[in-house]
Amino acid sequence: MEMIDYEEHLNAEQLGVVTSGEGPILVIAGAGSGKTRALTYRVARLIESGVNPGRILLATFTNKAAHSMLSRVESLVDVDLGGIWGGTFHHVGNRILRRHAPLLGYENNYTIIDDGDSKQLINTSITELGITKSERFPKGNILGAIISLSANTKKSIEDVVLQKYPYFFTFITDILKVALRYRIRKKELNVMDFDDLLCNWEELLSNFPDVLDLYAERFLHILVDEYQDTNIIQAKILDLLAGTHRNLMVVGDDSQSIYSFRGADFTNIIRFPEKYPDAHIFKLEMNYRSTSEILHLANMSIVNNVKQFQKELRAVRGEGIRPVFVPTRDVIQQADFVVQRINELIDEGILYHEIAVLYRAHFHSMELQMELVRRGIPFEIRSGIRFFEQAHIKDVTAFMRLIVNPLDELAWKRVLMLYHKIGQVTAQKIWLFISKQADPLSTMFSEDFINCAGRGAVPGLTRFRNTLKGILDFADTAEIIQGVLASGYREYLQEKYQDTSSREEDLRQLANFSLKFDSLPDFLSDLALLTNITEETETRGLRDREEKIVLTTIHQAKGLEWSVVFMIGCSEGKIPLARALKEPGGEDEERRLFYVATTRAKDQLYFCHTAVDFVKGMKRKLLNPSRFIKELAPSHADPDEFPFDQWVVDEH
DNA sequence: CGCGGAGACCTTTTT
DNA sequence: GGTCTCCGCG
Repeated sequence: MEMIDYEEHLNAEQLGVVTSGEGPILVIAGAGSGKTRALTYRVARLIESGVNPGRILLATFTNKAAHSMLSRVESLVDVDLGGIWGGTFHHVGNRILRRHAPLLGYENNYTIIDDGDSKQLINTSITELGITKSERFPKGNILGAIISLSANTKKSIEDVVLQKYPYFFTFITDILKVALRYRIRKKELNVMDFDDLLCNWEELLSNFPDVLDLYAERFLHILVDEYQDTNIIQAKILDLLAGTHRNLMVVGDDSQSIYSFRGADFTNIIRFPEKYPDAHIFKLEMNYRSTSEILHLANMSIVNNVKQFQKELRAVRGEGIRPVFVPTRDVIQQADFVVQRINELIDEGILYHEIAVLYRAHFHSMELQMELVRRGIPFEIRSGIRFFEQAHIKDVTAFMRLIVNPLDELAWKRVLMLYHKIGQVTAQKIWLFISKQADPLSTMFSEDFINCAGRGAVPGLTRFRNTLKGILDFADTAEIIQGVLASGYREYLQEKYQDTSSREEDLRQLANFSLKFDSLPDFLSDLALLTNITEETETRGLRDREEKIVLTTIHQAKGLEWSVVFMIGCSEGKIPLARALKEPGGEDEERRLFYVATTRAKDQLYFCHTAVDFVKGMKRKLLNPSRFIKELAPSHADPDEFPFDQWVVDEH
């Protein structure tokens, strides 16, 4: 193996991180400081020094991040990393649970359900419990949020309701009943939701010492990126796994903690030194990404948050142009400005992929999307509905789910209701029949099955059986998709949707994507954990990255950078988002979001504000510029002192 | 009992 | 724009 010349690639600070020996390591790193780079090189270094890749665990926030880090390592040390465990906590948890699920009362072939399924399961639990619907009892999605937050924070349901939804506290006994019922139902159906992948994983390690020993011994080195966005369960899992050898390295930036709504707790990173007093602590404060003007603004903004590690980012790069504040009349004019400015930048020689537009919430970008289409600017949206959550993808994968896990009631019902004359009631009847069978898939072919729900359902069930017959022999996902399409689903799509061809194209992509997997269960669980397919494929083929600008939420922009960043919707109510301010600590978290957005830009940064907001039809609402802009520009100060310039938009 | 149409309502962020 | 609910028809 050829040794890496670290000094050629890393600065002194990073080099310290990479070469510090064993034991706990904490890296507090500002934005653009090359923390991921340091982490990547550390993995390479470990392998270079003889550590078997199979004994390394690399936990990241997205799977994509793990992939790109590992392919970088592979190119550095030229070693096959097939054995390494890298991915999100959810992926790793799933991988481990697959092998030990029976200890927790599950089968190994459990399916992973998304929020939609979980909401549905909660709603049916409410009905089954006979809870009165006339009252203002919380709906499935709210209950889902409560249950999920309780799982991720280890707080009781009561506490979560009291703190976040006090007005629902009168229903607390019923809420507890639903939560319990939901848990039981998941086991009955042999399904786990996203939270279970963490909670059950922790339960496995805590309650089964043999299993803990197995993995504590296996993972000799554990490295974690974006540690500020871990929750209490993830931290516990790490503590358990690293308990004996303590080779735990965590990297993060408390100023970039933006996932507390989902249970992330940045006290994990703040308290790491208390928990691991022998930890090597590194602070990376040099910033290699942005101009000093952009960095200056980011620093000025984040000091308004009191609770944080003190750090000040220093720019390595020279001066550039000041960030620009762009007040516009409304979203239409804002879209107009962005498009016009993009065109100018392109004329100046900037490439599309060096430009990004960031926003707080998906719907803030609607008008811009339309304008971009109209003006023929190529763009890619990294937000909105996830690939897997689209109806046609869920329909087709439901067929696969019931083959893998015949207890999967949700999948059965979804598939059955695709057929004519089979709705909720009939599907329930059929499910009652199916669930009593020892081997549901083979009793499909009996006459009893065809007649199990009365006359009306016979044609539908016959067609369903034919489809199933066609696909049961296939282990191959692509063939199953073809089989489903060929046996009537294509016609169903044509009948139901306008955009049939793009949906079929999605299914083709799905088939193509499935080729990477050895087995159906692997494919299904990966799909459930995946945000979107194009994102994954792009990591592999960076060479032919298409030329387009990126539209993304700030959350999804985490860890990324662009030469030019437009941040649209910099108005009170949009950022900080009115709803988010109601949460305790809401303003600080919103300010961290603003900070994350700001530090994505390398050279140019535009904050766009809309003075008028359209709400529901004709009503108009006046908006002020975001407080995060205003606090940088006190009224008594000289405009030359502002960390930004103001743009005057042409009226026409 | 299924289903299509109409209308109301709301839309934070995600593994 | 999507989802949920309600209503009336077959």
